[in-house]
Amino acid sequence: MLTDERHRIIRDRLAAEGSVLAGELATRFGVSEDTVRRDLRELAKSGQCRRVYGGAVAPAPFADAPISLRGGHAVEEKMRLASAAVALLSSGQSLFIDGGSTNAALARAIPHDLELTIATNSLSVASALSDHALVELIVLGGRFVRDLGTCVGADTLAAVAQLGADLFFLGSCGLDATRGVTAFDPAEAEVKRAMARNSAGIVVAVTDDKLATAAPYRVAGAEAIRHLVVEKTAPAAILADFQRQGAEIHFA
Amino acid sequence: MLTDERHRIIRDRLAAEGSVLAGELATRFGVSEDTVRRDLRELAKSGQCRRVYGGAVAPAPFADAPISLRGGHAVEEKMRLASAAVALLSSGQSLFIDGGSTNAALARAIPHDLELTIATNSLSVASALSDHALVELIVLGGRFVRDLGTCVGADTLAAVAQLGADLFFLGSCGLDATRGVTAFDPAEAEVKRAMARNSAGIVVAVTDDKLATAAPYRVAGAEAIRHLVVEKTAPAAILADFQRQGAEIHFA
DNA sequence: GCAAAACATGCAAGAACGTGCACAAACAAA
DNA sequence: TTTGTTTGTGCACGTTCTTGCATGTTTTGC
Repeated sequence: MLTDERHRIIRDRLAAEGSVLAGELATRFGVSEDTVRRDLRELAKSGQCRRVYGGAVAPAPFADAPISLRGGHAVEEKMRLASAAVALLSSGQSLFIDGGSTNAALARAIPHDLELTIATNSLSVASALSDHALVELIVLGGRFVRDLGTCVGADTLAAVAQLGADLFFLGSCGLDATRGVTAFDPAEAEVKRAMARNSAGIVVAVTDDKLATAAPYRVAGAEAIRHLVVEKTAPAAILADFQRQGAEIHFA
Repeated sequence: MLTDERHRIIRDRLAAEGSVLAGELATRFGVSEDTVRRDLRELAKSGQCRRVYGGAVAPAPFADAPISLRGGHAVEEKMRLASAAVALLSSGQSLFIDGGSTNAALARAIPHDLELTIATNSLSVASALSDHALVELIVLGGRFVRDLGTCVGADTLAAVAQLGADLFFLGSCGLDATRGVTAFDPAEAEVKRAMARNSAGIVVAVTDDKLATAAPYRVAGAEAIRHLVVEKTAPAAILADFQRQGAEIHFA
């Protein structure tokens, strides 16, 4: 059996079942477990699987995967959030849209008959907008970070600095009434801050699981949020805190 | 047994089963393994299979699902060109890749185990590379032109100016031995020129229908082409013109 | 904290490989 | 026919790659 053939079968099984066991593959292929471990190590090195004790699992999906769903099963919620957020748009506006699966859903939900100028550092957002004939699309380039699906770094910041927008759709990692909007990555947070600085208003759309949580890097205070789009199941107490600080609440 | 007949059988078996073993073919044909290896080497050189330890497998682009190719009808030809062009790559290189469907096919054909630095202004190329874990991807942002699928303009030019590359995979609109490489859009041509200026070598891969044609805007002279990847059916007379000007010809 | 399983690493045997060379057959020119 | 050339093939050589095993380490479950 060819090494390449083993790799192919492992990939197939990962795609189909999400995980593989080293021992099981060894007997199936008729080779030693050492060989299987070498295979898995190699696949993991090129990002085609993630190594775990006892075998391997499918890699974390990102960017423009089948339906670019990072959160997995929260897809429907995100699409509902996106539909609600789209109601804030009208022709002639200019927007910043950064990364995250909610923003990817938003981009797909934008009607084709709106005339907008949109700047984004997210590949999946840009791809989703590439067939919107009336959208003037500006890609904010830079070093592409695979885990985020966005571009960050000095080049990205410089590009943002040259632009201004009416609304900034901020993909949020954590959202807390006292700590505000927070992100997991420092470079990502820096880009978000730059976009926030150059925008007249900030829109944050989050699923319930991100409410009242915080990540290490601060992006903007809660008082900077103009529109907050949440699920209908969001706790009223938390929403009240944001409302007190000037946010307008929209239910999906 | 005729050499050509062996090649045909190998191709058939590759199409049917996806892989072949050198030893097995040797006994089946009644020839030495050396001869089989020579056959496989030859087929691999023309992109009809991919050589692996122990035998060969069907070429990469055909193995996985071909999804969003805009090119329409010449898809297979472009995939073959891409397979042949990939042979020019080796780990550690840095590349410019611009737009066009051939380059999109190329990006998809790049093996996952190559460690490359790639800068591109094409959305589809960037998307195709977003799951290559070992590729350092730099997105060249700017105003997105829907018809081209690429970013152009001052911002793009500025981003290109900061970079250098070993090879530039130039998506060509027209290719002529006297007029060189030409493009339909002036802004696009300007970006291509900038990439050409900052690259040590230029690679052009074109289908037959673009050979000996020219578009309005000049990108680079024929003498600037280091590698020219063409179909096997390309007219020898035209190729000779390019070869005389220093281009190395590669057949898909 | 302990035993078992899973793991990474080094190593050696063998398989597969590329290359150069010799030989034979096919072919073209003299 | 004879001679020279080309092409395809097999063999010998040294090289590279894969693989299983032995070793010691890390992780897991109890």
